[in-house]
Parts: sequence; structure tokens; C-alpha cells
Amino acid sequence: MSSLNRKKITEYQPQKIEKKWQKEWEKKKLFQARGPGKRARKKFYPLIEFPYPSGDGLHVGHPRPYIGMDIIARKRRMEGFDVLFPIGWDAFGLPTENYAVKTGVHPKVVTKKNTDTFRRQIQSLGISFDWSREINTTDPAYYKWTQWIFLKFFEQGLAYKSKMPINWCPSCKIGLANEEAIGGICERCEGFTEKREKEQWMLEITKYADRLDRDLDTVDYLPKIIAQQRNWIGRSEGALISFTIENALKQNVGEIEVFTTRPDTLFGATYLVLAPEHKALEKYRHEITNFPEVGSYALLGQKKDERERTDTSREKTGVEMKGLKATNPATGEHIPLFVADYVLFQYGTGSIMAVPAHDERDFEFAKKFNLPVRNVVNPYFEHPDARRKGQREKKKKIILVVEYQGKYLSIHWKPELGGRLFLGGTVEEGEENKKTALRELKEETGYIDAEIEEVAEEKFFYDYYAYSKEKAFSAEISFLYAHLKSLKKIEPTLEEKERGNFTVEWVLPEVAKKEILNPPHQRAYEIFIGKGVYVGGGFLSNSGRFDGLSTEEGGKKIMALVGGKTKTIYKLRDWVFSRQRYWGEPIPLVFCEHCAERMKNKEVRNKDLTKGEQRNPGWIPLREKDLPLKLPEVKNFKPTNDGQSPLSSIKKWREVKCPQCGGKAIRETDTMPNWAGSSWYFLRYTDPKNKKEFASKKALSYFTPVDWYNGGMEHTTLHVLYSRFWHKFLYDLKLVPTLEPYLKRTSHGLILAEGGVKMSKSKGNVVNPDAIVGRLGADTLRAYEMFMGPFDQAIAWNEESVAGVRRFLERVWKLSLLSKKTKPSKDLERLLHQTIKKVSEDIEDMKFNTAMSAFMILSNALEKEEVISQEIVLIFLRLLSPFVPHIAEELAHRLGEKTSLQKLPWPKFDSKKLVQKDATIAVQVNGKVRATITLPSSLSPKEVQKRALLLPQIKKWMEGKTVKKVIFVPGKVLNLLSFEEVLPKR
RNA sequence: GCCGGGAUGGCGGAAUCGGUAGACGCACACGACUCAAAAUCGUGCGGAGUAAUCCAUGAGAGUUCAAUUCUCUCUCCCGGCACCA
Repeated sequence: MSSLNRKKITEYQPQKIEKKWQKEWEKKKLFQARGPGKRARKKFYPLIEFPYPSGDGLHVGHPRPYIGMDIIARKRRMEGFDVLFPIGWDAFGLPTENYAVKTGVHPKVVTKKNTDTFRRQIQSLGISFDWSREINTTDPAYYKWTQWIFLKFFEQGLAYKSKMPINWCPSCKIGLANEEAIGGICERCEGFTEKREKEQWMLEITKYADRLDRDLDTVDYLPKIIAQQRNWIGRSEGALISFTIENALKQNVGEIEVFTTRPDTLFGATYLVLAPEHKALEKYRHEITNFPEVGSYALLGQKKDERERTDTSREKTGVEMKGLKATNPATGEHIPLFVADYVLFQYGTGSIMAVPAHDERDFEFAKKFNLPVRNVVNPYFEHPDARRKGQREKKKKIILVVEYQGKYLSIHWKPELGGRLFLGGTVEEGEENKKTALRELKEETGYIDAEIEEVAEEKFFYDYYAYSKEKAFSAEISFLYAHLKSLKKIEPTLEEKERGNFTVEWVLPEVAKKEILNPPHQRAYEIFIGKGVYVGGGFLSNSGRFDGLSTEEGGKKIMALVGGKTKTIYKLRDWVFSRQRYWGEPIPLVFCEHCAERMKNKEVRNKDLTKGEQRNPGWIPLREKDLPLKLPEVKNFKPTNDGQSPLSSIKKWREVKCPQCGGKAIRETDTMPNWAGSSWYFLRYTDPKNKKEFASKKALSYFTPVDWYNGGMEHTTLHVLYSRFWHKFLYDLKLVPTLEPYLKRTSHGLILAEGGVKMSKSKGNVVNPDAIVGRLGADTLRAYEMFMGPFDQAIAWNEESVAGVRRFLERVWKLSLLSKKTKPSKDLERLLHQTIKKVSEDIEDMKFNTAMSAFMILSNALEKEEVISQEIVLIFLRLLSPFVPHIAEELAHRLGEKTSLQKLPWPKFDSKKLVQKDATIAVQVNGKVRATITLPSSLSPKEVQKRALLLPQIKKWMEGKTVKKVIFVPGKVLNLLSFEEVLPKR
């Protein structure tokens, strides 16, 4: 530190400068997006998830994504983009409503108060949001359009009413959202909740499942986000196969269709299973001879709550549907039907063909009900070594598992001969498998008192290479199981090459499981000890004329034989769109008895009705001119005792005139879920004050799609998927110009409290940004949040490290003010250009932590200079400005810069200035670094080697050795390999 | 169970088209300044060893002149899904 203390300079006082610059930016409207105009510019639309303004105010976790995107937005402005970086409030929702229930204060009032707090807090951080476009989902001028879009869904027949279970708390007498009833426990009273059926509005997102999955190929989302969405959508390709049903009199009474992904196993289907909700139960009730039993089981199964029903550890239950038989279309066999709750009604056709030999759940069920298990797939495994080693000789082999007093016989070969195995052997010409097994047992171990107890139906096809015989084999392996009655033995008769190469051991099942790794031997463990069914592919057997075909080819042929249809299905379910709450968008529909009646009597022609009206007879949408349908003022926000929305108790609001016929009608009293307003908010930002449309075509085609959307991983499967769905729907109606709403999606990690636990009010460990800003300044908070660790990783707050970042800013402050108008040194100039490159790249990759470290390296180097170059400092400040905009502006201003840094171009690096004249090279001897040497980077490898050999360190290590081989990586490594030490490995 | 991601000093973390492991910061220790303390500045800081040197990126194997980085097996942790046929 040369000069920093020589002169008195003013102190860094963020409190004095931050407000000033925020006002300045506001006054100059620096952050307002221009929008479509005469001179079109490149636009950039970064987006953060708009916050839910909770009563607790901001905690330090909130700003992390804002700061990250702010850095990107500010960099883009400097790069000349017209940037739309908006903010708003996702203000409908439960916490506010619950607060209102408790205190009686209207949610509107609470929301106002909370948004005011949030706004003040966010503004104190100097995030470059365009506040002129602020939106609020609870503003009627906004939710008018949420309702309008909902009516479009209705009009297109994608909204429908359906009976769906809700979480019901019997003691609170209230319907709960899923997030209030986690694990079936009521959040309020901690009692058990139950499922109750209720008519709810649904949005048919499943219609878009295919496109929501497929179009993920067209967007730039983080791979883990794509994976999670795909997983959630759960696309699965399979087949529909029909089974004809016969009654007790052998009359054909109909068909049942099943969905399967394994048509190749059809010959192994030994029974059918229907979900308790399956409509065939009702259809065949008179044919089912034990219907009382079947019916009551089904009823019980339906009543069980999901938690209980999907508990996989629970034993399988079910009841046979006596009197009915299904015909396996492949075998012609008559097989029984069961109703069992392990089959889900919502997935596939709600009915399955059970193949116990190749499905774990079916196997478990078959064991319990003593149903036949028929092996139809023999595993096949090709060892990689077998692949390029010539002709494979065919042979038959056996694997014998021998049990004695709970332990299993293991032949423990030397590692290169296979390691731990069971007993194996080759079947000789004309020999029976059992005989082979006992013979091999006797020859290799000497044991003679064994009895074969089981021969597996399953065979294993194994292609491998035997190093001992230097030959590739294609083996068909049979599995046998024997019990050893006594340890009586004779002298083994070993072949020469076997002798001394293995030991005979008795091992516990755990050891066998862990240490036996050869595929067919592993399978032998599963068959006899682990009792695991084979679910993989291979070759068909017990499948008539398809025997020997691969599962893939056989599956296709079997499909053709039985007339199966290929079918793609999804795990994704339709979206329950009703909430029995007050604080949400009212659903703008009314129910008109009279209109329903007229439709029933065909007094109205279908073509005069929208698809929604046809699908939901009697439900009439409000006219567009009557939107928004405003929430009525009420005093009581509690849901009714029977779980209806509080709105249902307001008679005046509920009873209306039908917009269709003018008669008496009743309003829908449910409101929309939280996700509604956030499903399209990014569109509104483009034209937030528009009264005629949700946004003008012009604004939409200029600003959308969102270029970069950053948000939490927790919103991957709901919010992001929902909004993609809405967007695609709007696209189909030609209301938005692009297929996808977001080009790029990234995510940030949580900020945890010190100690690594989640911040929460109840734990009292919440860090309020106000405190940090007040004490250390917004720039310190910003810089620390970017420096603390990788942006996408959860990380704990650390008060001491915050102070370290503040020290860094103080140093920047000092060195900037001490800078002089001198020419920078070459080294420093190079470092500057390295920093420009590093920071520019790191911002794009959201590696803000390493960008910060590059800043620190540059400032450390500047401090060491005799005279600090102002030229460099001014560029440094420009680079810093997206991260710490206030201090950067202030310092640049003090150094005479008249223009705001946001208006100056983003610095570019000059690759010529990056080139280093000298390079430090690590000199290795036989792969170990023994010295480093700094040489002009232009030297030839020969020259470098010559100079390296002169180094004393290297001389020492090369003494008495000759250089055999040299590996040279320019600018990095010179590796000298000497003859004596590098011996051939084998 | 399945699908993702991860494991590096006392701590947060750098370095992954294989090429000097530990950048940058925190904490800590010592020194300077000070009557003293704080602040600031300087030096040191993975482990063992006086040193030469050796050992070290969750564990074990492999490929390579060279592995935190690639391959395989395993352990643990985090996130998501879960009787999805």
C-alpha cells in the first residue's frame, strides 16, 4: 500500500450517496423501457418472479434474484438494449386472507400496507426496475383480464366443472389448500383432514401435455428444470389392449381395455385388475356373483385418502370379481378379474393386465392371492468384452445356488477370473441340468449330500469373453437351487487350470448380494434369495410362436396379433381451478336453471352455444362489458360452515340476472387460485395501462417473449408449467405472438440463516435487509449477496463476511479518489482486460461470485501501484456499476464523469492486450511438478526444454536419467519422462 | 424405488475441451502504527516433517506421461417424483 494513506480523502458513507443516486435515476427515467417506437431497438426482457407481499416484509433472501437479474439488466442497457425490467405484486392469496380473518382488517387494506413496505424496501436497494409499469394482481383493472382469459378457456371448452376431492378439516369446518394440509394435517388446528367431494372448476391442461413436453426442446431452460417438468408431465408410451369379458354362462358381455407399456409380456398376463372407481364395476354388477363383497371393497378403497392409498409399504389388498372371466387375447386363456386399490383410476384406463413374472406389484399381489406366475422374458446381457472378439461359441451352462444352514455356497475366484460367484458349470452333450449341477458341485467342492429343490423357469442369455480360454461364448444359463443336507464330502476332482484359483466359501445372503457382481450370478441371487422379479428386456419365452424374439420386436408382433393400439399417456392431471375463498379473482360465471332447462329440451341449437356452454349446461359467462366482476365488500372473510366460499353468504351478490335470458341466476361463488394472476402477468407488463386489451399486439410483438426468466425451483412444476399452458392457449387464439413465454429460465438458491437453517419469523432468525442497508449500505448488501457463493446454490448468511465486502468497497472508494491521470503499466492494462473478459462472461453465466473475486483481484493490484491510473479506474467503475451502482456512479462523478454509467457503453476487452509476454510453466519430471520457470511465451518447445534442464531443481531430479519422452503444453506444462522410472504398467 | 444435483483447508468457495489443487473472501496467528484498544497496513495460514520430501479434492478401482476434472463400483447429503402399469 503505497499512496492510500498519504492524503486525507472523504469517507465512504453510503447513506449519503445511495438515496441521492436513486433519485437521480428516477428523475432521468433511466430504467423506463421505451417500447415500440419510430426507431426500433434491440429489446431485452429480463424477468424475476413478482413477489407476494407478505406482512413480514422483505428478508435478505428476496433480493438475491433481483440483484442477479439487475446486474444482467444493467449490463444489457450499457450494451445498447431497450430493457424492460418490470416489477409488480402477486397479491391475492391465503396469508393475507388469514390475517384478515383474524383481525377483521380488509385484505385490500393489508395488501396496500404490505406492498408499500415491499416497495420502499426494494427501492432502497437500487434495483433498476421500471416502476412506471408496476402491476398488482388484486387491482380490478388487472384482474379484469385474468377473468377475461378465463372466459376464453370457458368459451373454448377447456374449463369444466367436475367433482373433485378437497382437503376438509372437520374441526375447523373449512376446505384447505393442499399447502395447508400437508401430510393430511390441518395447518390451523393440527387435526386430521379428510377428503370431501366438491364440484370444482377445472382447466384442461392435459390437452396441452404433449406440447408442454415436446416444446421443452425449443427453450433454453436449465437441464434440471427441463428434467423436473418432463418428470411431472410424465409422458409414457404404451399400448391399449382389449380383453373380452365373459360371464358365468360363458356369454360375451363386453370388453375391458388396459394400458400397458409392456405388450411384449402379454403371454404372461394371468389376471386383470381394475381400480375401485372403474365403471365396469357398475356395468357388470349383475354378472358379478359376489358383488356385495366387491362393491364394499371398492367403496372403501375410494374413501381412503391418498396418503393411505399410495403408501407402497402397505400390503396389497383386493377382491376377485367372481362370475367374470377375461380372455387373454394372445393365449385365449380365461383369466380372473380383481378389483384392487393398487391400481389407480386416474392413470391410463384405470385397469391393468397383471404380469406377475415381470412386474413387482403384480408379483406381490399374485403371491398373496396365489395366482399363477408365468415367466415370458428371459434376460439377455452382452458383456462389452464379447463385442469385438470374433465368433461366439454357443454353450449351455448352469448356475447352482446351494444353501446350508442359512448360508450360501460361493466359489470365490481370483478377481481376473470373475471374483465371487455361485457355483457354475457347463452342461455336457446330452446331460440333464440337474445332473450337471450335482456333478459340478462334487467336482469343484467335493460336497455330495445335496438335493435339487428348484429349477427356475427363467433362463439367462449371456454373451461374454472367457480370458482363460481366450474365446467368446454365447451361453444359455439355467438356474438351479439345492439344499445341502450335510457337509459330507469327497476329494474334489479339479482340472489343472482350476487348481488354486478359487476358494470355497459359505456366505451370508448380504455378502452374496453385495459381492456377487457377475450379471447371471446376480440374477441367480434375485431368483432364489432376493425374490426379485425380472423387469428388464431380453428374449421371449412361453409366448407361442414369438419365442426367441427380442422383447422389442416381439412386442410389436404381439400388438399386431391382438390389434392393440399404441397410446401415449401422461401423469399430469387437470388443474383444479376453484378455491372456496374470498381473496381471489371471482369466477365470472353464473348458473341459470332456466337456460339449463332450455338446453336440455333442445330449445337452443348447439351451434349457438360456445363449447363451454355445451360442456357445462346452464353455466353462462358474463359479458365482456361487465368485466371486471369486482369482489364485493364484506365484513366476514371466513368460509361458511359447509366449506363454501365466504362469497356464497352474500345474497345480494349471489343472486343475479342471467346475462343470457335475463332470468334468475346464481353466481359462481368460488374464486380463482393464486396461480391465475401469475399465469400471464409478464404479458401485462408490456402494456400495463391498456384498458381495451390485456396488452396491445404491438407491445406484445415488440417485447415478448421474455428473454430471461429467473425464479425459484419450487415454481418449476406449477407456476412455470401453468403459465406455459396459458401462453400456448393464448397463442392458439392468436392473442400472443410466440409459442413459448420464456426463452430462458434459470434459478437461484435460497439464502438461509446463519447455521444453515431456513429463515423464519417463528425461529426469530430473519435478517432484514433494512438493517444491512442502514448500517453498511445497499451496495454492500448487493455485493455480498453476489459474492457469498454460487447463485444457484442455497447458502447461509454470514455477518462477518458481509463486513469483508464492505471493506472491499472502502478500498475501491479510496483508490478511486487517489487515482491520477497517468498511463497505466502494461501489466495492469493486461489485468484490466482479463477482468473485462472474465466479468463479461461470468455475468452471462450468473457466476457473480467469481466476477466479484475478479474485481477484488483488480483492486488489489491497483492498490499496489505507485500511482493509480484514473483511466483504469474509470473502466473498473463501469464494470462495477451493475453490481454496486451507487458507489460506482458517485466515484465516477467525483472523477469528473458527467454521464450516468448506465448510459456509457459496457467495456470491451482487446484480445491483443490479453496476450502475456511471459508464461510461467510448470516443469514436471515423470508427471510430478518439480519446478516452475517463467519464459517468453514465444519460445519453441525445444528451447523451453533446454532451459528447464538447466534449472537446479530439475538437474537434481534428472540426475543419471535420460529424457525419453517430452510432453509440452504451451504456456502450462513441460513434462519430462525419463526411461528408468516410467516402466510399462503391464 | 426412480429422476436430478452434490461431497475440495477451520469456514464460504475457486480451478472441470485432463495440465502448477486451494483463486477471492472470512476466521485465525504474528508484526507495524498506538500509552492502549479498535480501525488500518504488512506477513503467514491444507496435513506430517528440522529439512529434503511425502501425503491430501467422500471411499475403492480403472484409463493416462498427467485425474478435483473422464469411466466403473460404493457411501453419505440435498432437491423432485413416487403402487404412474
